[in-house]
Amino acid sequence: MRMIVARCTATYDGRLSSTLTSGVRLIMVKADGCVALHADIGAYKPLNWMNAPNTLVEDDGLWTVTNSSGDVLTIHIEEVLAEFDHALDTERGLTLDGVEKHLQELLADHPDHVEEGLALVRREFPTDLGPVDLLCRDTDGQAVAVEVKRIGEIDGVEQLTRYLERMERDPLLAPVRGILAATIVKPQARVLATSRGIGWVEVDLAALRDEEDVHLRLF
Amino acid sequence: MRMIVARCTATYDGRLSSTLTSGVRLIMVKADGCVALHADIGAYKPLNWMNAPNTLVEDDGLWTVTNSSGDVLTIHIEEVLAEFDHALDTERGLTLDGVEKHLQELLADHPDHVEEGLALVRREFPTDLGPVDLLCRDTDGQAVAVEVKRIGEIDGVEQLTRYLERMERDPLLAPVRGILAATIVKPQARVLATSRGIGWVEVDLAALRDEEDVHLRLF
DNA sequence: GTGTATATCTCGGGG
DNA sequence: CCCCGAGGTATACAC
Repeated sequence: MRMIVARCTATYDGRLSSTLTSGVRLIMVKADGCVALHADIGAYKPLNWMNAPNTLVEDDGLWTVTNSSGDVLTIHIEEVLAEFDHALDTERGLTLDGVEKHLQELLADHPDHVEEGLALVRREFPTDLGPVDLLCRDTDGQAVAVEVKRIGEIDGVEQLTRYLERMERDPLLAPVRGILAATIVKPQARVLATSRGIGWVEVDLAALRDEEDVHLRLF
Repeated sequence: MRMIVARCTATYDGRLSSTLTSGVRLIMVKADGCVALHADIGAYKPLNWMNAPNTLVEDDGLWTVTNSSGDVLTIHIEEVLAEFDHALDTERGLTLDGVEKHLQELLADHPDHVEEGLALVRREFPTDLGPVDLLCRDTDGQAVAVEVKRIGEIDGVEQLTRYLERMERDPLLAPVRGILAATIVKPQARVLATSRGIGWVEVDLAALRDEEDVHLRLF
């Protein structure tokens, strides 16, 4: 990674246009060829950037970075204050735990944590508005669509509402109940769900994990 | 900004858990106190980060960064390969020329690009759920609410649905038609819009700009 | 502070 | 390749 501390300006023209006034920033050119400009503030988002793959042309302090979509990032380097170069790892080496996918897997294995007696039919059941996380049948054999979220908010209720709207038109499924399952269900989501006849349940993640551990130990 | 090139591992515990295996990365500590770890790949997203404000404790190669929510980022520095410190600008100094706003302006000037004969009543028409981008009347004098998006997706249809629901209650407006106008309307958005009786149209941005240019040249 | 809408969102998965 | 959903999304703005 090349790291250049420089006084510079920049413009971007692509999905939008932006201009960056003169200032001292860190310019990063990584091993994959991507370019990023950082100010001394904000951990996450660069001021300007261009993902790899791209073409970088350096012409006496005027950098032009283009990609295949025709986006152009130009950097005018007025004064280089420092410059370094070090080879870093090009692997992410990052593993995540506790995300929605994991919760969906746990609930697919233990649908009774959503509702007593619930049985899984299939995960990611497709509708033409997108896949339903869990399609189940309850003890009466009625179809139950379960939307899994880490945090249950209004968006989740809206999403489930759309799926139910489509599934109700399928004579093999209708009538379909809906349940929002999340580790936390926000008050507004509870109100909206209830007003639409959609159930909601807060799942105990720790208990689910314990049960999964027991399950794995036994089999 | 402190820039440290180091072989390190890291873990994060907060909204989720993540672990980062040993590798050489750039550790940035910015003037606002935020911390970010970058690999030699990816222009935008850090491997790990902690936004300001936070508390950083350095104890012989073991860094502990905590915030007020109880999130914890720990960095174990195994070997420092290089270290620099430079004062950079702490202002963003970035101005954007946004696409959606621009598109809304163009369509306000040329509502016939949304539908033949459409006439603008007003922009940013207020409802108690937020402003509708364009309120128009069609050739029959019926009210038409236009939601403008760069990319038309399901969210845009939901947004317009909420506005229409409110506007239908206004006897001066009802009945109100809705149209989603975007440079691209995604398949799912088409399905949902159609099923709700909402129109959608893909706008030719280049043609709009040309027409605007001609308009400006003439007047 | 909460809620909402946007973003050059990024990133990964599936068809 | 596009489409779609999730994210420790971040960021700005209104209430």
